Amino acid sequence: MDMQLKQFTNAEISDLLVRHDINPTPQRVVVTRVILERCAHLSAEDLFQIIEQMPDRPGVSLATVYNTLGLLAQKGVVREVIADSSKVVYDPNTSAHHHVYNVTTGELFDVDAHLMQVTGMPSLPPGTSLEGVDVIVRVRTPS
Amino acid sequence: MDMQLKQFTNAEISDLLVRHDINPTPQRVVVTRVILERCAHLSAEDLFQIIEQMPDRPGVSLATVYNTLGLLAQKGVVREVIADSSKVVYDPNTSAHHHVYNVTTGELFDVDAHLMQVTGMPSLPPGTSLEGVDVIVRVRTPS
DNA sequence: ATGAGCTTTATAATTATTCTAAATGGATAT
DNA sequence: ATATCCATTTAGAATAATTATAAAGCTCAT
Repeated sequence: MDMQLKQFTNAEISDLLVRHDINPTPQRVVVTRVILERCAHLSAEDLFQIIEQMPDRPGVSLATVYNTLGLLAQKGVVREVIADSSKVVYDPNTSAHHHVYNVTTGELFDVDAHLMQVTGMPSLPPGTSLEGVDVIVRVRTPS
Repeated sequence: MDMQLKQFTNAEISDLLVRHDINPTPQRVVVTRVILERCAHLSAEDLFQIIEQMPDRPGVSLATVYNTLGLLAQKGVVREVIADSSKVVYDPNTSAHHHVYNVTTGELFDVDAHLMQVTGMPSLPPGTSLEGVDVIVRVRTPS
């Protein structure tokens, strides 16, 4: 009952990596293939476990899965999504506002919600209630 | 050169906690006082270290700082901000889109960026370039 | 004083991730 | 073939933030 929406040949994946300026090693090909074929939000650990059970895989270590995903994200093949977090700060400002976060320096600034707004809120999944809406504008200080 | 915008008495903090339905123990009062007076984005560890150096503090353990901040956030005294993250998933969908995250179940859904948009982007801090804009609608499945 | 119940504490455990240093592998020069 | 180079991969250690646990401490009504 696998929901595999799409299948790719190794050659297709290889081409994709090359087009994104990535050396297509066997490990990178299999990681990329799996995340594209599964077409789901997967963590490094998820991917590692899926790949472990594949019959015809190259040896792929967890470290390589992390490295590869980081590389794929950096090159724009996939997107990194910060969902849950185990790194949290607390903000005494409880009024509605959003944040600008400098990923280089770690600085965090508030932006009033009346300046920056979210339009077109989707209807919530059935049986759920709204917990909050977070907007984070991530910026970088180029080296 | 401390930027203390505001000072509170213990009685004021105590009242605030009671109004938010929190039993105002000495530890909770000092944690709350510090985060409100500093008026900055602080992590549990930040607060713990600040409190450690105060002369007239009650004993406050790191675990209590965590517990207290969690409680304050839950009761709406402060707000939890997910900035950096060490829990990441990868999304093969690189088109512009946002997310609905169910904090109870961990489920994550895409929302097309043409459905939900962010208006009024602030001008970026000088010397920074845009890395991305994340919108996460957090929902909960009530127990 | 005693017991109930909440709170705090020290410490261990967990979890996700990153680091490190050695091993591997494939391409190229000899 | 052989040596060499360099990127990549690897196992395992290290780190960092947080959460869990179980014992000890307070407080307050009896």
